[in-house]
Amino acid sequence: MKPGRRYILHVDADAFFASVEQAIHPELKALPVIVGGSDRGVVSAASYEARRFGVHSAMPIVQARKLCPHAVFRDPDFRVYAEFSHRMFDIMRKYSPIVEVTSVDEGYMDLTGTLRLHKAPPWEVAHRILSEIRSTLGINASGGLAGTRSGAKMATGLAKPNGLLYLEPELAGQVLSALPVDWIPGVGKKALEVLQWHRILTIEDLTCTSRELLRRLFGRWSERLLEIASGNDLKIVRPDTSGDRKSYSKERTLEADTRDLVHVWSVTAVLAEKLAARLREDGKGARTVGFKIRYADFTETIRSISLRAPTDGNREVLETLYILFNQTVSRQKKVRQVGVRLSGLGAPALQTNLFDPSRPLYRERDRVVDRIRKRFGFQAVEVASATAGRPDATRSGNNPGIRRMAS
DNA sequence: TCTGGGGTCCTAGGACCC
DNA sequence: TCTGGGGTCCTAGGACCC
Repeated sequence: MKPGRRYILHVDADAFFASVEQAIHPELKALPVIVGGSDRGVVSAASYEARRFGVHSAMPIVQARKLCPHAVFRDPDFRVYAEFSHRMFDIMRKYSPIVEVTSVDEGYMDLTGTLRLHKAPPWEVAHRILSEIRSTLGINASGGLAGTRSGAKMATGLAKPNGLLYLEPELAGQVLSALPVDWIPGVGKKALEVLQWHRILTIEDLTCTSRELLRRLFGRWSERLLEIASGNDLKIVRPDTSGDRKSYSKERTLEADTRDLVHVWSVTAVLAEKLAARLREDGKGARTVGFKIRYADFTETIRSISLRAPTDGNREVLETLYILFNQTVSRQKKVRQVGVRLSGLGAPALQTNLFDPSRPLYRERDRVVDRIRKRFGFQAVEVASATAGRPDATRSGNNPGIRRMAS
């Protein structure tokens, strides 16, 4: 251990959802397990036993069934996964206060200066953390330890599955330079295409490419790209950024493509009511309501309207959504998927309209409905507004009484 | 093969204000 | 009458991540 050196550990659970299923259903251990929703969806996670058959996440379920028909297919249970996730990060926080959660199954922690606390060097501490996750949760996690965030993350990729890799700064450059460019976090399908077209295939190729060319190809992002490629990533680990979320969203793929807009609206309205309930539960309001529609041909449109003040009321959200719905939906094409997004989060306005004293009553009604649904399930109450405001072909969506930003 | 659901961040143009 | 530049907000679209 050298003074002044940073030690960043990236921890990533292996095949997280599938591993949790195997942990809570021991009879699934050593079996191919595939987690994913309906037959119109994709694979959310595949156990390593299933991956041997070529199954991987984001693959259509239909295809996974063909490749591995004897696999155990399970619907995802996100509440259980969230519970395991919390327990994993709680273990990490026992070893360092600087833990950053970047997704349900992975995060970073800063182990610089933990020597005195743990009487052990960082790689030893990293090893203990992974062991504790394994023994207490019954799932495997992999780790990468390096002097930078991106180095740590790429090291995890090399360590998987169920491994730990320490990239010493002196060797990091050598090890990483041979990796393909799409190992760099942020380089996806599109950026990869561009890079490959210019014969920039490895991280080393990237460091040999002129700044000007990269700037032309990727604009401001090129600086970040070069920092990561050359090992000069100075981004630090910031604890607890998960608290300040920016939006809530829900999407649903219909069971079959349809032109039945009454049905499409009722699905949309249910998503909106569930989201608004989450706002109320978290004591938040949203100022921007967004609507997304995807057609059978996979074209999609996303539209949004910002209100004057953040709201958490079903009625206001539904009324705004209703405008968007009527402005957006094409009657020429079959609908495949709809989505709702609430953003521009802030404290909910207590009363948005001084001239409409009935508003507080709606807020009270929303809360009563929330309580009933929490106890008896969502279906227990059908809110009139979800079904009353139906799409109307003869109107352009100018619902009277709707307040919106002057435009 | 036939493509989910939850998010974040970035860009760019137009409106509007100073 | 013709003209500037900067800042901020809104909206749409797209890339990316797990």
